[in-house]
Amino acid sequence: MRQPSQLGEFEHLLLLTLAQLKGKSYGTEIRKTLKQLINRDSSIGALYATLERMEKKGFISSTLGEPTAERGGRAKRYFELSAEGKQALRETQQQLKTMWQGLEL
Amino acid sequence: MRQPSQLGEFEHLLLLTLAQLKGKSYGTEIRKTLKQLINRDSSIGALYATLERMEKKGFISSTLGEPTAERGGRAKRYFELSAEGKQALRETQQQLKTMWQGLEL
DNA sequence: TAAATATATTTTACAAAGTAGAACAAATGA
DNA sequence: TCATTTGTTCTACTTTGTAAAATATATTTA
Repeated sequence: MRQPSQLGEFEHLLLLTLAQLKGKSYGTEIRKTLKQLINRDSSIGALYATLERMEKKGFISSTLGEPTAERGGRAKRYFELSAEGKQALRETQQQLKTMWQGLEL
Repeated sequence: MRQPSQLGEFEHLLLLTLAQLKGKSYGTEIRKTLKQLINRDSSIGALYATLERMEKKGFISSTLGEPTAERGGRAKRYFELSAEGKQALRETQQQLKTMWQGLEL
């Protein structure tokens, strides 16, 4: 069985994106940020599916915002890192640090 | 579509293990090393399946050794990081470095 | 030398994560 | 009201991750 802190590749990147965005942020913004930071493309479907799975695991939480007064200003769903999510990031980071120890590639 | 350098979580760890082991190494040894380094358990099936997939992608290569003169000394299959595998590791590392930039968790 | 035992890999089957695109929802502007 | 815009949800499928059983092949021992 997979341990609770084990993050999939895309899960890992999304959590880091949320960390970078600090506070709350929503789908399109998250997607754009990931693209800007490391040029990683992601479909909207992939994004939400992964966010949903991580919410179920408790790594993030989401809240529905208010509609805004702009064209197409539909209510946004804001996502936020949870304490468990931060912990998972720290553990993953620590593991990778160990695995890289002494390597020169 | 997934880019060539994109590594799954377990793929990533296995490539790093091969890098740590330097030179050639075989299944059981790889498994033991991963356990020692970061206490990560993996079934033999998971290990070989992932190694095989990565060989197909060109991240590693494998060669069959000679049987050894010890009880149960069946011929071992040795795995080795390829140039493409090293490159994938470097790119992944660089991406994560960027994603972590400025974060304090 | 046949059976037991040890080391190692391969096969099989399934669960979880990753992915894309269409469908849907809800707002404003014309 | 209908076209347009921004945003989320649904659907279908591929790839990765996983465990356990089956198989292979060597030595030791009865």
